[in-house]
Parts: sequence; C-alpha cells; structure tokens
Amino acid sequence: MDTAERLDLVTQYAEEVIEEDELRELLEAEDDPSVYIGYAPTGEMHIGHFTTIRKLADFLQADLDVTVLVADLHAHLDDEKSPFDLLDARTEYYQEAIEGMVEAAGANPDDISFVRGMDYQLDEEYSLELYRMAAETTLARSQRAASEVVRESESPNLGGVIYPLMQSLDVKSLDADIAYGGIDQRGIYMLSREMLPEHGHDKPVCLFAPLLAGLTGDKMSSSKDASKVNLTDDPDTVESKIDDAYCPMGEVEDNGVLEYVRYLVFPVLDEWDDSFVVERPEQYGGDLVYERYEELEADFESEELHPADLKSATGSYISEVIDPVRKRLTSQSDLLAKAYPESHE
RNA sequence: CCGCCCUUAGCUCAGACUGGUAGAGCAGUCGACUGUAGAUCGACUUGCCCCCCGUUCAAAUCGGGGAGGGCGGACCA
Repeated sequence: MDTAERLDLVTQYAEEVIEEDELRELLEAEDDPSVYIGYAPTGEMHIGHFTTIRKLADFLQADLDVTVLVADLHAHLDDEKSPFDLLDARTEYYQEAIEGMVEAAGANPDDISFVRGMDYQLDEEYSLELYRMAAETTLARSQRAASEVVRESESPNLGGVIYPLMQSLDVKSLDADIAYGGIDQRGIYMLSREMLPEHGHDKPVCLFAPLLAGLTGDKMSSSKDASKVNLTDDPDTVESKIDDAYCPMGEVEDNGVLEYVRYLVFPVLDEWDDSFVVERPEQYGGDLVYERYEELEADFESEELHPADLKSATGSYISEVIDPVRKRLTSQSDLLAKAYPESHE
C-alpha cells in the first residue's frame, strides 16, 4: 500500500487533520506510526463513540500501531463523573464495549493495545513532569484547553485543569505520533502541541473525528436518552428512536439521521460490500438502492427521498450494525450492573 | 479558626418575613395537524420541600443540632 492510499484511509471521514503535511511525512518516514485515542470511562458508551472507534479499523488497515487508552483517572478528575470506587468496573466495561465496537467495524480487537491510565500515570517520572507542567501553565490556559471536554460548573474543581495537562503528557508516555479523538478534543491537543516540545516529545499530528448531531435536533448528549442510540438498545428501541428523530425534509445540515447513515452505516456496509436499500411503498415510487452516501444525500436534498422512508431503513441498519456489540454486552449483564449500579440493579 | 449565604419537580428557580402538608418556566408524556420528526395548538404527569430533634391542633415555612455546597475574613513573628 502506498503512502497516498494510507493517507486516504487514515483521513477518510475525519473532521480535521493538524497538519496534513506532517501526517504525510510521518507515513512516508515510518512503516507503522503510532496512533492513540483515550476514553474516560464515565457514562455508558453509545453510538456516538462508535464514530471514533469505527475508524480504528481504517488505522489498522493502514498499518498504524493503534493504542486505546482507558483513562480511568480522567473519568474521576472530570468533576467526579465516575466515583473513584467504580473506576475498575467502568474500565472493564469500556474495554469490553470498545472491543465489541472494533469487532462490529470489521477489525480484530486483538490487534489493538489497551492501556489503562493509572497503570503509568502514578509513576514518579510522570508525576514530576505533570507538576512541572502545572507550574508553567496558567489556570486560564488550562481551562480554555479543556472547555469543550470537562464539565463546566460554577465552582470548577482543580481536577478539571489538571485533566488537559495529563492528557498532553499521555501523548508522550504512550509515545504517540498521532493523537486521535473527537473534534471536542481539539483544544486540549492544541495545548499539547504547544507544550510537548518543551517536554521532550514531538508535536503530535492531530486527527479529529466529527461529533455526530443528536437525534433531537441539538447536540448529542450522553445524558439525553432520546438524542442517541445506546449500544444495548434492542431493535425496537433503536427503530423508535430513529423514528422520533428530528429530520426535516430536504435538510442536510445538522441532520442526525443522515449523519448516522454517513458515518456509521455506509462505512460498515462498505466493509460488508453491501449497498443501502430503502424499502419504499409502491405509492411513493418503490425501493431505492444506494451504493454511496453522496447519492443518498443528493436524493434527500432534492426531496426524492422522504424522511419517513429514510428513517425506517436507517433504523434497521443501525440496529444491525450494533447487533454484535449489543449481544456482547447483554450477555454479560453483570459488567453493566457493576459499572452502573444505579441504572442496572 | 471565625463570619455570612445556599440546599424545594429531571433542570433553573419562586414560595419562608405574616405556619394551614407546593408552584412557574424549561424538559418529559399523550393527542390533533403533517406521508417522518420539528414548529404550532390541546391535554397530562412529576416531589422523603437535605437530615434529625423540638414548638404547635398544624412546619417547606418557626427554634435547636447536623450534613453537603458557596463566598469572605483572619492567620502569614
């Protein structure tokens, strides 16, 4: 596989690359550059996470060395989103869910290295470096970096300003060439690019995935159940959530349903070598078949494809895509019960 | 260590002075209208009023104690 092909795989479906030239050089210079993404094990994982995880399959295919950090300490530092004594259980659940999603994306979870934050973040060397970073960073700088990630509050905790420093240091500790994450992570990684050269590590190339719009017409929110599909939602629930979604006819911008189709369904169908079939009643013109997302979007924009027909097709595809994850998680209900005792008694 | 303020629906808060077992907005649910959803209209739901003790016929409301949170001061030989 040549560099152009690898570059294409690595950057497809990405929201932004900082900087593309650096990435090209990296791919040219290294056979297997390292990329990492971190997840703080807080709330239950949902389909939004799938967007970022799905791409790990592309990375593997492009011969990248992929590391997933389960950032347990971060989950607690961020306004105690996860109570300290649930970190073990949630870490275990996250790894299982992530492996399930990798598998659903058509890759082998064994090809990915999983690392747990506290396994190295308490080391002497790491701690000292962190204190040095703290000494050279203003509160305002750190807060600005983390503002899209850390929960905002009238009385912010110190944890929230340590958070982006640690995340920057993680890039170094994991020896990552590429820092990958949702576009909400941009602020933190721009801080990393500023700081890391002073701390003995190259500026990471940053690769950001889009954050999918929610199903209710605003941002997807993990606390708003109707705005997202959960990995453990049964097919009926998935279909009714899609069916209830905000989806104006012909409107392509910020349309959650279309984004699901674009970033989740089509990439996976591509993997399966399948096309997207819309079953449509004869009175409205009969079935439609799409090979590429762009064709579907064009039809939707021209109002040839009605939202109701799009929804019913999307609902069943999404359900099918998450099915392996759903099975994996529901067959281990004790994992969820331990990680989220309040919602899974 | 000292002082002051806050804690009521999922969320933001009103009600406390002048005791009579709770309200608004948002959110949510359900209908109507749309070949979807939204918008709009109509209806509906929601509560250990932070905890304990006391006063009283009666306490979200008054008194005492406690917990959690916030703000400020003092200390800086």
